[in-house]
Amino acid sequence: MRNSDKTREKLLSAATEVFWDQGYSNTSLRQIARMADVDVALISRYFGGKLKLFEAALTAGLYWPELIDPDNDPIKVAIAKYTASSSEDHKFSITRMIVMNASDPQVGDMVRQTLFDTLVAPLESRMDGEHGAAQLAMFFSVIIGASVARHSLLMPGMAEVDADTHARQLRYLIDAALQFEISEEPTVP
Amino acid sequence: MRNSDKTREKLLSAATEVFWDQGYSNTSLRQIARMADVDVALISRYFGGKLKLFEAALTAGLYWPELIDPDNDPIKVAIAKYTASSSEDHKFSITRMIVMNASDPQVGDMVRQTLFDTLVAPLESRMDGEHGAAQLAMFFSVIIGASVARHSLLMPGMAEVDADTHARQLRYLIDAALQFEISEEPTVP
DNA sequence: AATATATGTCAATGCGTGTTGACATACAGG
DNA sequence: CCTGTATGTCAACACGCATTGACATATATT
Repeated sequence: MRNSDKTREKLLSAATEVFWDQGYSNTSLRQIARMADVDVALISRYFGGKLKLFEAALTAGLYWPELIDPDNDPIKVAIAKYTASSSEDHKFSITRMIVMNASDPQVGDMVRQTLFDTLVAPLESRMDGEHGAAQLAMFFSVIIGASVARHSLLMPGMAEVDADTHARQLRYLIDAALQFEISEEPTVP
Repeated sequence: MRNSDKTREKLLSAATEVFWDQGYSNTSLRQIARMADVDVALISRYFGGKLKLFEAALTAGLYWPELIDPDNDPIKVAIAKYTASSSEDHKFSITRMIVMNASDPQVGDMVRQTLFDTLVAPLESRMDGEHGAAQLAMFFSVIIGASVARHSLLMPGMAEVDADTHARQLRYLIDAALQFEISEEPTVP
């Protein structure tokens, strides 16, 4: 049975899994095709090239409707997303996606732009107070840093601890970030 | 005039600059050779291959004797290093080196190992208290996150501010990280 | 059943890469 | 000056990659 929609789906599914795991430049179309059990040539035919396929896989993994739902606290949703992806073997982690594609300018820009549109901007509109932007930036920086330190660098004191302990560390830093207020120049006595 | 030491130096210098800026996989030997105004073949001859050259460039940029000096507060040195590399157009930043090579397993491991040996281990031996390891890990995670958020993601609230403001943000998070203590399970009322 | 279109298969092409070996040339020691 | 070694130059190789076009076969339409 021949079904183009099905093969499109198989390709996108395999691409999503492997792009989110290995990044753009470290995955070949042949690998994706092998995974999906589909001929390589069909990728270019159906998606129009590697970059287009990546774009599709990127947005496919970034569909987070909970974040937009006005009934939810977006910060809590973001934290929940992080801890979930963290326990699931670090799959579908947006921080991983960022880091793994930071070296490629074209792809990196695409990831950053998508992240900004789907995550930063919605959150930004909900922050209030004079230092809202800074607090949000520090919130993100804390999450990214924790992700890299725990999963990439395997920092002792953060990598080997269980998920609950790590969540407590993260929560601590996030609370600090969200309470940030610009301090004046330190007063010299 | 022919001088092998000089060409070695030129190659290592160019390699250091470009590897620390672009990462391993995004740099070609031909680019380095062009920069150093040296034939490509000499790289393999003098350094034994791309990976060996990268290793040399890595350690060349990671020579930080101030960190070992027992008269200095290592945390302060690390902060100074970060802010210095941050203002100098983000050159020779170890956090950038980590992020830019995270996608390549082999190179990533090398970077992580080198970072651990030259930075984490010396600092770890100086941390005291029950939560020293966790505090150190959180210290690193804060620095890495801030670097990525400011220089890669260009997060509003962190990217456009001047160096002093950013230093204050960083300092705030670092202080929080270093004051971390494991909190017990939240008491349910 | 005959034809047209959609889908899949295969091989080839061009590109960039790191690495190697043969050759040329400059320099040093006799 | 002559010779041997160090250094530099050049071309070629083998590899993996994304992409393309020609062809084959299944499905749909008439």
